Parts: sequence; structure tokens; C-alpha cells
Amino acid sequence: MATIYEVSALSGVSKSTVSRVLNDHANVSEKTKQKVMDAVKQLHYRPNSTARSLATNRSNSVGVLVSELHGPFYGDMLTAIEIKLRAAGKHAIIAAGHSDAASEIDGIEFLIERSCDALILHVDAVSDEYLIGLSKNSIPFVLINRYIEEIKENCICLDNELGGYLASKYLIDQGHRDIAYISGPLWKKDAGDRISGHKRALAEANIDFNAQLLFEADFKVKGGCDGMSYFIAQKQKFTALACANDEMASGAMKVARENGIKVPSDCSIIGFDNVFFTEYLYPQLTTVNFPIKEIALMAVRWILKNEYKTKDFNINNVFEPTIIARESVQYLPSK
Amino acid sequence: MATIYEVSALSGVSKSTVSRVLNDHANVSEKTKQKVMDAVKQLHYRPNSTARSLATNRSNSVGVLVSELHGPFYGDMLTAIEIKLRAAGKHAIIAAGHSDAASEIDGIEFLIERSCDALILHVDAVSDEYLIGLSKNSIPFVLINRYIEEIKENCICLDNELGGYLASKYLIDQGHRDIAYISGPLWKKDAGDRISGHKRALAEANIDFNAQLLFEADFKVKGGCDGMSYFIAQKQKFTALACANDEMASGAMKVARENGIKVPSDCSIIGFDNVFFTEYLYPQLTTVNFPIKEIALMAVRWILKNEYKTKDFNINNVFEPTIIARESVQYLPSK
DNA sequence: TATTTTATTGAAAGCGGTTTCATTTATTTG
DNA sequence: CAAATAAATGAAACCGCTTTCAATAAAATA
Repeated sequence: MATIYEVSALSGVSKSTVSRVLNDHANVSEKTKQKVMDAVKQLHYRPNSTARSLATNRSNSVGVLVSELHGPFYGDMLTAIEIKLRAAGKHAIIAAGHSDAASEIDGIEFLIERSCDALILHVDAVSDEYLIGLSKNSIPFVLINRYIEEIKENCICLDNELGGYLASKYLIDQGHRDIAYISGPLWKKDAGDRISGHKRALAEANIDFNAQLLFEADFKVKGGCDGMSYFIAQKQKFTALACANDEMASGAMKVARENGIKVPSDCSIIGFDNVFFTEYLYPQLTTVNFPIKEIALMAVRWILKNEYKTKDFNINNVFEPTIIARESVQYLPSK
Repeated sequence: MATIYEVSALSGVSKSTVSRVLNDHANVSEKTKQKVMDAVKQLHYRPNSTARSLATNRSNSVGVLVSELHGPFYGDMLTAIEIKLRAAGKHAIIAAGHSDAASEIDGIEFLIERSCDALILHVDAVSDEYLIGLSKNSIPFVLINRYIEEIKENCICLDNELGGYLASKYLIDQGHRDIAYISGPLWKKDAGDRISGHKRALAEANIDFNAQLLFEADFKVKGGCDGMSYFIAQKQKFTALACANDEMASGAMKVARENGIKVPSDCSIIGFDNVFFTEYLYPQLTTVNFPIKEIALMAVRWILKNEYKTKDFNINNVFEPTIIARESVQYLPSK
């Protein structure tokens, strides 16, 4: 690989000048600029990004830490991030946190050590305090899908409470009053918010919250299966089920089917997130849209604005969920 | 951030020695080693990875280029790669190629420019020649799910032909003789191999290949829908359908259902890849297992062995697919 | 035309490490 | 105990680029 020295030698100018040409500095005559560009082309020269980083104290890389790399949700998120970042000439260094505090901290430190300029974090296990502390550090970061009052400027999230509310309100509007709920792990902020919304909708319709109709699961298919099995075993009456995410909804649907419960005629089900495969379930899943792409893009804009001072983007910190009505919820005529 | 100079000053030894301690070089006395470690701890010193890269000409980062970042398939792949790489202290820089030759080349160059030490490529659009050329370059790379004779040492893949064969053979063994096939884009090597396997299975059972029962699609859900619609419109008789991947199979199942065709009683369907959600479809999809995690891990081992000379791993270049029997294929009694 | 200004350029000093080579100190060996 | 050998350390060069600062050349002003 050719270095700047060789370009300098071949073009007959100092490397300072070569550097200037390469970085579009003002005050370089057309003539020398041309000489340099010719040499660059002839030598197939490409600046060494490491050396450049060392000199500028900028790595042009942003670290992305997500709970998991697989799963329908994160894929869309990473895609959006990668496209936008690359278009800006930056790149993504990724790491997974696995929803475990130690592992998440480990991941964050790993990324910092790799001299990322900024971070995009989708973490749930790590404490608010840790993140608040991190914000006093020099490395800027955005938090996806998590709201912490003290550093709210760094948060880009969905209004999960509203999403939970909308989902249950939708069921209520369809005539349901006995609504079971499968939640995510309650120590996770988003899971907590979603169920709060659920309760608000119930309260608003004067429906008492029945703890028997709540099952705390894991946001995974397995949890949905377990939840539905639990409700069936409980012999509680319910005509609808709200799930805190689509994966659990698909698990619940599966178990319902195995137990001869028809969806939606015997039991309506609503999910949350609107991941791609909800459309291919049978029946197609009614759910709450989580505009993850938009949120991910906004996170990148935040980075571009705050770290790379690119343009003065408008940052929208909170996104609103909406209902995606499909087939898994049915109108229940009042008796 | 503290630098090596400060550690040197505080511990009272030269930075050469500090560097030695940090890199576990032999011939450093216990006493100085201790002094240095104390200073390191006191200053919360962490070596600057950029400077280190510049000096060693190693970035400890490997570039990962995949067609897409989303989709069930790539998620599993990235997860496996990230975990293994991080455990080895390396990191992944990711980029997407979007199954477009220009974009893939762009991505590869982007990664090279970012001074990755090695690359893991999952590309389909770029030509064999380009990759063969690249192999003469200095940057080592592994190719996932693609076999090119000239650089077969760099290829880690599934025996797609065998997979295609097994799928159709399985259908035939279940008594089917009128088998429709929805393939991926035929210019893609894996799609081509899979259908070759299909044809081999047909030939072996003395079934004539019927071009009317072939539909070339896009490996996406949409393609599966289109394929099934096409076959229905054609009014061709078929009792089973093999799809070149699971996403298309799910699309086909959906359209079948919408047209009152019962799966598997009216039509058996088999997929390919065994992505996570196949289990949650209704009926559960019978498919061909693509051990993507194992393949991804093997790719990392390849990199560790060939670029970082870690251990002398055994490299397995070709993996074998197996049938995962679930509910979507039914035995067809011969009349 | 002499004097300022301004536009171009180059030399050299970093950026924060690693590594070679020479030197000093500690150990062995004869 | 002197000489030879091995172990431990430091000085300085280097990795490839950016950037400050000073010097030179060109253009503008008086």
C-alpha cells in the first residue's frame, strides 16, 4: 500500500500539501491539486485510516450495542443504522449485550476501548445510574428505547406507555372486558411502561385489573407459550389477550391452537412491535407498530449532529406508536 | 485519558518498559512489572487502540459484509460471529451489500479502507473473478455460503445441492410425484445449486421435470406468495411444493390458505434454512436445516487461524444439510 | 516601484504506541 | 575474582497522517 510519502515524492510536493489536497483545504492551487490527484491515482493511494485517526483523534466509527443481534427487531434496527452511517462515511462496530448488566457494561467498555467516537446503545440491564455516570464521561451516546429523565436529551424512544394503552384500548373498543396480559420481564423499563398503559386503559373503562390475568414472561416465543398455558390451566375466563411483544403473541397463538382455542373467534390476540413476520402468522397478527427504523435513523442523526457536527438536524426524541389492525382481533358483541 | 507517557512517568520506568509489561513480554522483572501495573491502575490507563494499530499494523478488527442485516438468517449469523470474535478480543465492523454487485464491491472497499485485518463475506452479486482477484490481494477473507473452485480454501459453505436433493427426496419418499418448486433468483449460486439437487432427486425417481411447476422468485416472502399464486392460476396439478427458502415457504403457505388450499392435506410444503420462525408458523414448517451458526463460527475460526495465528484449528469447509420434519408435509398414499 | 496583504507551500512537531539496538546490571562460569 | 553470558532497561526511530508555524511567492495597494 502506498503511503503519503510516495504520493509526495511522485507529485513533487510536500506531504503537508498532499494532506491538504486530500482533505479539501482551501488555498491549494489548482495546478498542485492536479499533480497530487494524478499521483494518487497512479499509485492507487488510499489514506491509512488508522494513521489518520491517530492524528485527528477521530476514529469515524460508532459503536452499536444491542441486546441481541438476531431477532426480527434488531435486524431492522441495524440495517437502518448501517445504511445511514455508511452514507456519512462512518462505520459501525457492533457488539451484543445479551440483556445482562455485566455483559452490557463489558460491551460498552469494549467499544470505548476500540476508540469509537460515539455510541448507540440499546441496553436494558444496565442501571440508570451507570448511564448517567457514562454521560459525564467524554464519549457521547444515544439511548434507544429507554427514557431516563436526567439525560433525556440522549434518549430516543417510543412512548411505550401509550403503546400499551392503545393496544388494550383497542381490545376494549372491540367489546372485550376480560383481557389477559402477557408482559415482558417487569424489571425492564419498556415492559413496565407497556403494562402501565394497559392498566390505564382498563381503569379508563372501569375494568378492575385482575392479577390472575397477568403473566410475566421473557419477551420470547417461549414466554408466550408459557403464558397461554398458564391462563388455560388457571381456567380464568378471558376473551382477549394482549402481549407485550409479537414473539410472545406468536407463542401464545401456537399454544391456543394446540388447545383448540380459535383465534380470534374464541380469543382475540394483539401483539406489540409489528415485526416483519407478524404478517405471515395465521391469523395475521394485529399489533402495535414500533417504528424501529425511524427511531434508529433518528439515533444516527443524533450522532451526526452531536458528534460529527454534520448538519443541524431536528431531533425528535419520542415517537408515537399506532395500531396495526389485522386479523387476530375480533369484535365481541356485548351480550 | 491517560497515555503511556504518564504511566511511564508515574511508575518511573521508560515507556518501552511499560509497553513490554502491557504486552506480556519476557524479561521484565517482577518488581518493575508491579510498579507499572500499579501506575496503570491508579491512572485508569487503557492503551489507545488506534496508536497501537498504527504501530503494529494490525487493527484487530474484521470486516463482515452480508447481503442484508435483517432477516432471520443473518441475525443468527452475526450473533455467532460477534460472540466468537469478541471472545478473541477482536471486533466486527459490519456492512451490508444488498445483493447488488456495485454495492457489494463498495462495501468490500469500504471495509478494506477501514483497515480491517480480514474479511468475512457473504456476498452473492459480485463475480467469481472479482473474488479470485481479491484473493491475490493481501487481505485474507472467508466466503460464507459460496463455493469457488479456484479459492476453495477460502470457502465455508453448505452443500446446497445436497440440501435441494434431500428436500425433494423427502417429498418423494412421502409419496409425492407432482412437485412444484419455487426457487431463488437463478443467478445466485445457492439458488442454482438447490434446484440442481431438486432435479437430481426427480431424475432418480424417474419423474420428468415439468418447467410449468417451476417459479423463479426472490428468496423473500413476496416471492413465495407470487409463486403460489402463479401455480394456482396455472391450474397445474401438484401435491407438494418445495421452496428454496423458508421465507418463500411462509409466503406460499399464506396464499395457499387464502385460496382454501389446506396445508398439508391438500398440499405439502417444505422450506429451506430452518430459520427460527418456521416453528411458529401454522402448520409448523418442515424444512432443511442450514447450520448457519456453525458455519459462521467456522468462518471466525478460519480468520483466527489464518490471520491471527491463534491456534491451529481444524477447518471444515463444507457442511451437510439435514431434514427437519415438522407438520407441513404429509404422507400421500399411492392410489 | 516600494510596501502591504494574501495566497501557497514546506519543515517539523505531534498523535500514542511498538520495536530495534545499545547499554547497564545481574548471573554464571572458568 | 575476572571474564563471559544472560537478563533488564532505556533511547530513539518508526508507523502514516494532520496541523501549526514560518517562509516564500504572488497579488494588491499606496
